[in-house]
Amino acid sequence: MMVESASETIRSAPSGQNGVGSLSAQADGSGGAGTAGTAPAAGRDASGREAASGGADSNGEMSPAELLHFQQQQALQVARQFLLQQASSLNSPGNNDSKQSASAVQVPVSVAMMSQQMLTPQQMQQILSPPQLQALLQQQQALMLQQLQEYYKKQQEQLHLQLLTQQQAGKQQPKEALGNKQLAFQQQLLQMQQLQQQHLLNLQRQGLVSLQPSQASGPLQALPQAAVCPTDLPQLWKGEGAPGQPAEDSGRQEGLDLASTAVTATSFASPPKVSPPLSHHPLPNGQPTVLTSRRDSSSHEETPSSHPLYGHGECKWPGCETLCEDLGQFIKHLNTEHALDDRSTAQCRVQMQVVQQLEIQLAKESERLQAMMAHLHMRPSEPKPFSQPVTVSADPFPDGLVHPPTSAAAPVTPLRPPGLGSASLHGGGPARRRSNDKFCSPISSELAQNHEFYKNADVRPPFTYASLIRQAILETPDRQLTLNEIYNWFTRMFAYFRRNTATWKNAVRHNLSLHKCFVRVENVKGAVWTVDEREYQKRRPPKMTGSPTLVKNMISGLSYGALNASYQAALAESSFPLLSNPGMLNPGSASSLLPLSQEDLGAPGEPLPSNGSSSPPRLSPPQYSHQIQVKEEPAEAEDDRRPGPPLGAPNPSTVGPPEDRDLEEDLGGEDMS
DNA sequence: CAGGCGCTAAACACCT
DNA sequence: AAGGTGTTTAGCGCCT
Repeated sequence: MMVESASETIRSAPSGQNGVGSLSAQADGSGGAGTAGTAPAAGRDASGREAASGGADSNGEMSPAELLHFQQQQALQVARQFLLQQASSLNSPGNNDSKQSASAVQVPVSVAMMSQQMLTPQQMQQILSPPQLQALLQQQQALMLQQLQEYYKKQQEQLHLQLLTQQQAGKQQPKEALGNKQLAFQQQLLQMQQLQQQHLLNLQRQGLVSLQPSQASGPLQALPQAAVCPTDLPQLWKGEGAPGQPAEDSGRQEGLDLASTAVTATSFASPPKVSPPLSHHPLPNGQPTVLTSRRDSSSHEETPSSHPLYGHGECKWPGCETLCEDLGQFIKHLNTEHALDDRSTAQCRVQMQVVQQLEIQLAKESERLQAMMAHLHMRPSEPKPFSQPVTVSADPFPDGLVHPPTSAAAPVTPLRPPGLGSASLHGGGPARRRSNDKFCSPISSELAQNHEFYKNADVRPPFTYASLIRQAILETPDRQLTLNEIYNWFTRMFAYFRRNTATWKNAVRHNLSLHKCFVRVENVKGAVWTVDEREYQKRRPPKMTGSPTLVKNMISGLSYGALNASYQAALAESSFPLLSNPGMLNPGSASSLLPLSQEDLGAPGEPLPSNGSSSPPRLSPPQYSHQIQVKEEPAEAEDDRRPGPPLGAPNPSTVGPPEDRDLEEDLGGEDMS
């Protein structure tokens, strides 16, 4: 159902192939990623069997992957909406919900405007830089949080209500029959509460849920006060069905669990910014009425006589709006209309699923957000929740990619230096944008900075295949990889390539063959690919003085100024490690890394976005030029991989474009084949 | 507008 | 025969 709306925007393309059609760029590029239902993504996911794509997603069931896609899609859509809101609210200082105020999104209004209906999620990704996306997601997160809270609350209320109802009804029913149903309910409730708990944890991790010092101590501590609730439940069960139950044991256990989880849920129920705990009155059923401010919850006042499912004179049971004059009548109605039967159970289940869906999505987005924030070194508006003994590892990369393949789900790690990688500059560019990346974004530093981001976010990296391949190869000690290893590197480093498998492999092969800079070397155990830096450099346009696009991008970025500084810093920081970390390199490989950074830093693209304006293109620190600087031109044009000067002695003579040194270096040290 | 670049798709050959 | 690896060609979009 929702899927359609999500993918709809993007669709319109032949689906399966996206081919080269008008959409290709977008749909394919970043698209593949987020495009939930879009066939391209889904199809390819099946890897190899893209054929299967077609309308696979239209099947009732979604695979986890599809679901994720879908969720992401939705997230982006939500983000889009937020953009609009943001844009409109930009005018009115008095922002609404305090939630985001602090971390007010910094998104160009223009973007927001554009995002209206015309942008597809993919485009959004392209247009928005990681930080911006992050901001959006943050907002989105807030919204979801809100929604979830409402859902959770509702859900709980309903479940509790049902429990009560059953309790009452149960007295007139054979206990045995009731037992099972209650158990089922209990399980549902438990499930939901677990979700809540999980969710809460996620939020806490991110700091989206602000725990008051007092609360911070832990939800569990709130037990005493909220005890009513937790303890109530078990009692309910005990008093009612538990005894004499076939599954009494398990039932009891669950009851206990429930107790704990319920507490958590309770604390969770209180919104991040909940005003003073004024109304922590537990409801008869143990449900604290904290969210009285919310539309829905507003209905059930603190009146002890009120009922969570009763408000504004009508029954709040999902899909039921029966009017009830008073509570008594309502209770009656409840017992008759919403007794414990299949229908009610089904409704509960549906509600559960809704909650679950949201929870999943939120969890995922949370994770992503966390990764993004960690990476960007940003904090939502809170003390970083993901406080880990941050030992900013030198650099994720220098280590020659020995990182354990963190699953996409793996929580993010250390924070990277503030700087938003160049990514922010080049329109967040999926493939299409690469041209920019080429010039303004040092792939290695960008990668280093957004390592986690790309690793976990299904976003197409803004680098060309060639540069990625090169990066992969150069990262290895001996600067050579087999095709398969290259594949592995791609999948290991980029979530995007984990998902969208099919085509990119072909592209990789294509690039390897096509570009002279990639040299195939027969090896003992087969063929390996190496990089001919000289060729690589050759193929890049010499210079690019302030490309219009770049400037444009730069300007469009809101926090451009601020970022500028951080970017540089980050860039420098991230680059150094590479250079100064020869530790793990073998003699020969030492040079291998250099090229990377150099190219990145000084590469022709020099026009580092940020630098462009404020600092010299080559913000390269002294060391940089020193360590690596090499001679300018490919001294001799002769063969590409000419055994350059003995690696040891790069010609200090010319300081040509930094780029060139690579070649040199590479050649020399590489002496490949 | 032309040319270059990068991407995807696809056909084909070769090898294991 | 199937699958992986390489090579080529073609068409398209974007950028300069």
